[in-house]
Amino acid sequence: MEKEKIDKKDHILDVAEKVFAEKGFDGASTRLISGEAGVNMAMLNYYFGSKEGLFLAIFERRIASFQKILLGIGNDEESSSWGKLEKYLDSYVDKVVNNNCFHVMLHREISKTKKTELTDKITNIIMQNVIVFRNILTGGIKNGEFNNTCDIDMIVATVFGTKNYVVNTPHIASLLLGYDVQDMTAQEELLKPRLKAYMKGLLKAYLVN
Amino acid sequence: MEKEKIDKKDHILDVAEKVFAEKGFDGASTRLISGEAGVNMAMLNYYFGSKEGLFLAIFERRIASFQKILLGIGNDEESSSWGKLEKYLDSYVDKVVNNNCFHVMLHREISKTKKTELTDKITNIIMQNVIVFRNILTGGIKNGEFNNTCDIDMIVATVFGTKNYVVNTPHIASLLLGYDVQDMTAQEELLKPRLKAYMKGLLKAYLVN
DNA sequence: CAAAACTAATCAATCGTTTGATTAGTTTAA
DNA sequence: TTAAACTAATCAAACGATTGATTAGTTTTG
Repeated sequence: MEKEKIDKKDHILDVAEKVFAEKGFDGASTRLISGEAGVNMAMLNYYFGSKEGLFLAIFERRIASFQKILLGIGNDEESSSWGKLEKYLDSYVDKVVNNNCFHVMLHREISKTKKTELTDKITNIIMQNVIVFRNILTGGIKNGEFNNTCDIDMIVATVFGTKNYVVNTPHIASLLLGYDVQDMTAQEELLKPRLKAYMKGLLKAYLVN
Repeated sequence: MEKEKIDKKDHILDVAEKVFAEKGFDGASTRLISGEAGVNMAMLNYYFGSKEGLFLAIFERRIASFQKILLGIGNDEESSSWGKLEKYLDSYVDKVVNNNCFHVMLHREISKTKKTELTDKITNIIMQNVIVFRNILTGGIKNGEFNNTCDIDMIVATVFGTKNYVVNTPHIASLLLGYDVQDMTAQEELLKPRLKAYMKGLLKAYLVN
């Protein structure tokens, strides 16, 4: 059936995303991916053409759902700038922690110094996300809610950078925070609320003074 | 000459650091590294034992010089905790921006979610540096300089994470900050002072209140 | 000369990919 | 209806290329 074919491709993408996050592109062999997914090695090439094709397919799938979420956040006219900021942080932390495997992959790719077609694509997608958050900050300065001596662009780097450090360097973050940040229960009960509360406290101290 | 041997090893380390930063550990072949360095392939094993030995030698060289600076800061009994923190931030930003190739390489390896012998070694090395900074913060809380409601461990993540975001995602950071963060002149005249001033302002607002 | 430094050639292992064969299910045709 | 023709999915096996590492032999150095 058509349905089963799509499910199987999706299953391969799920597994491959995890393995790429674990080992990196070159460190993840097609044998390992197909083995983990429980499919014959040749199926990767049959479905995705090549290893790179599989890699790109992971991005296309996530990016498609990624953009839908973004549009809804910035357009909330009723709440204050601080309210918007809290909303943004909440949904951002949730989304990023839930898809941490993909974000590990993504960040490793945009940390490449050389420009490629893929890094350009990713950069554009991320910048859309950045601009939404940045607009909330500039809006807060214009209406007087936020301190106008703040370095807005650096705050963006702090929010995304702090997230990256906690989510993308799991071994260090686990030692630092005192629990396994890769454990799903810990993520839900400890990491998410702590990260949200901390970021709000940090930004409140810096922005509202 | 003994001098030449050391210089040659150092040259290989320089080249390997750059290639590892561009391609990652698995993506950088020993043939490519030796070719770029202009030495026979077997020399890598002759000097460093193995590819992993070469990789670790890069770390040992950078970490060795960095730890000397760190120890001097932590043991400075005369200055206040805030003074120590400012000192740390200044030397940390300088060091990190200057050696950005190394830090890109470091962060890419440590972002691998699966534990390996290599990630364990890197984690231990990084944690030593993390703890020095962390001790400054806990010291400041104990002597009453810093607000005791602060999330110390998250601040560590913020400092290292903000740095990573600015230094390790050059395409995004350049768009965000308005200048090419990979350009050495811009790094010296714009990026470094801005990053230092911002971090101090951010931490002061959060810690001292 | 003896030890250290260096090289070209070669090793087994693993890589991503391709192959020809087989299965199961659907469509066509008489 | 039923047998033949066709298609997509799947498989084990093998491909040539490349990997990190090692060998045996040569050159350099003190």
